Amino acid sequence: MSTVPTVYDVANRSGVSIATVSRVYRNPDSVRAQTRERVLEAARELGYVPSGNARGLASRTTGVLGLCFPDYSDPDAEDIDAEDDDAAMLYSDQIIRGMERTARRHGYALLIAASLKGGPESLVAKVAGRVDGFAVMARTVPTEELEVISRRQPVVMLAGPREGGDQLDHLDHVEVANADGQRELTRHLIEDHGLRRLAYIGSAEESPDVAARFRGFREACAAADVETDHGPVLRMPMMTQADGASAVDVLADRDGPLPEALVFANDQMAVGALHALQRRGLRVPEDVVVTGFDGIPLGRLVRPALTTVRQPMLKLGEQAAELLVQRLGGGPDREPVSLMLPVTVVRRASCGCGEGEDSGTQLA
Amino acid sequence: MSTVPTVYDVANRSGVSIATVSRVYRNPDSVRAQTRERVLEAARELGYVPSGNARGLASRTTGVLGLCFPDYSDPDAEDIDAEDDDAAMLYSDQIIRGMERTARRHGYALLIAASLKGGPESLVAKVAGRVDGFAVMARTVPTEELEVISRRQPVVMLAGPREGGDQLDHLDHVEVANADGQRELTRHLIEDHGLRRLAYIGSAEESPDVAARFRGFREACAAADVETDHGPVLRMPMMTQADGASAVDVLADRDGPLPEALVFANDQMAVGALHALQRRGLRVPEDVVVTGFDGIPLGRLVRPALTTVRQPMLKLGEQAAELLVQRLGGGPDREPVSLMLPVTVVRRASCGCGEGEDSGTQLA
DNA sequence: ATGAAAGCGCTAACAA
DNA sequence: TTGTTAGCGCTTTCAT
Repeated sequence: MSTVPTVYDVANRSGVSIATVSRVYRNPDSVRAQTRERVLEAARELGYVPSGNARGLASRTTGVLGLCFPDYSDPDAEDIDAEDDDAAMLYSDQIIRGMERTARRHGYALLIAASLKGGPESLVAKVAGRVDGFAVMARTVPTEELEVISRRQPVVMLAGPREGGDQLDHLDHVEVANADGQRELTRHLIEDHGLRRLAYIGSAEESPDVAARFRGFREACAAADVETDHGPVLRMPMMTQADGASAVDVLADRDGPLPEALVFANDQMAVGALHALQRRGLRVPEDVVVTGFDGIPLGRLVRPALTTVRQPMLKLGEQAAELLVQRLGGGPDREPVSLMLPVTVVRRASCGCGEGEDSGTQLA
Repeated sequence: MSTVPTVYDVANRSGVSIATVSRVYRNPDSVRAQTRERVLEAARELGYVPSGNARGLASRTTGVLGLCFPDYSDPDAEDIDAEDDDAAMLYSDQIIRGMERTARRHGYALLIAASLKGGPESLVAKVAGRVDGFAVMARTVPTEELEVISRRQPVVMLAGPREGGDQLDHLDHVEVANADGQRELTRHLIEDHGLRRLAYIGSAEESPDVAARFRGFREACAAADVETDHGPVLRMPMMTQADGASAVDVLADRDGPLPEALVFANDQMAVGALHALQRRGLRVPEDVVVTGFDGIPLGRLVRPALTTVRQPMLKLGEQAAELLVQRLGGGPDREPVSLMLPVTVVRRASCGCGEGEDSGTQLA
């Protein structure tokens, strides 16, 4: 760990100029084979490794794509995967995988960073300064900051609807058909299962995704002349499993009968609800139907298996990388792109559908 | 995307020196509040974002940890997750997650890069130049290259046994109790299920991990006076699901009865074998017992559920990050650390154990 | 509290 | 083919 060798050291040791050393790494064919060997030999002896920072500074490119996501720490999730790694695969993991894979195919590495919740220094800035372009999961980063950065380098926004007519209009953007999915799932509950007293549990004000889902829910209800409130019946702040369980408690302990169906804005809450209902001796789906949204692996493992809407998170990541690469390579000043990825309604036991294989319907 | 603002632009616009601009970002308290506001204001107007590269160059640190892994493309895996994202979570994903989480806690971001199989430019070099330290999954990188780089910055080797007495002895190193796990699983088959004709399917020469597993297998056999060959009965090159299916074909089509148990060196092959056996009308575990190794999620979803040895991949990633952080912060020239993480034998239906909940035994 | 100036290690013209 | 020479944008003493 003594002193770190640089181009100069290698140049000296091999009797060439630093330019030649540089060439050996960037464009080997532009150097005579014999010279090249001498240089590489010297580099090996010295333990030379080119500094990515210096390279990036000088060439103004990094070969790295970035991904920022929120500090996704559902305490429940922590518990789960302590003993059971696999069930806990979250959104972010799938997105990471999709993005990494695609980035790799294009020769990029991937830098991932989650906002530390106490973190003073702006996350994005840290990432932005080290990559050629990056994706941001919606609401991870203050809009204003994004606006500033996106003047500088390609940014694609993930999974949140484009913020209405805002200043962020010039960003590329990939989202998921939240409303369509929730609408179709709700239609299924109403038409195919004949349910009419549905309760929606979410937290719309915090997330545009959840807002879109609730919109889908209302549309389906309206189409079937089913009454709904203006907003979700219950708003749980974090949408964790614990929140899902609380929702059951609140609903069960108040006057009147339980709704026929609990329509949750995500799977985490739905799973929590399943547990809570079981503890109360209520059967799903006989006594009450439960549905989620997301398609997390856990949803298939719980009993009864959870009916839900599966989001194509892997594709989300892939598309994000693809868009960034396009911007970087081809048209920096092409029109901003906005993609809406289709989701799939997955019917499982918790809505009263058979035990058999999952049955799915894909929706544009 | 016109011109990118720098410290100089911000300095001009706010009427201070570049040093002050720098201070505002690095150490806000060392600047008078009023000045600081002026600078931030100017930065905002200009759309200034500090260049990570320049910063890294000047300060010689990046705040980024790296992870290199092989181009893990099991064609089967691709197929699976096309329709079924969740089952396909691989090793690498878990390691990434563990590492990211721990890195984050220590204020680091994570740079991940998989070797593109045709890739000319050395993967490590690319990563090494951009991070403060990194982890490498065993056999991803030529030993010699690692040796060179590890003189320069902390490197931890993952999941492959330390290459015997080599030049890599000064690297930190985290591995998994492969031999212990396979030994215990094998003992279980022999003692608890009374099996004596066991066939091991792996590919030991390619991977030290598999070698260690086979060693565990032999030890358990020897301890019970069960005969074994010197090497695995079959060596499948890629250890994919297809390979697992082929293994069944080979074993079933040759003379003599099928072994009582097929002990695979990984889950992928075991799952492939399950399918192949089913196609042939053979029942598991009645006609033949099948076991895997790894603990991938898919193993729990197949029928019969797969008995296996679960590796703590998440912890592997966490430990890797932890070791790197320690080296970076504390003792750069402490003795090299070598950790062996415990594994868990997971008994499920494919070995004849009950259908109930998974039963596990953790082994140091 | 702020400024001046010297690098950090590399790439990219432009020469030779 | 190879060498010279400027920077790239920031951090960091050392002054002031």
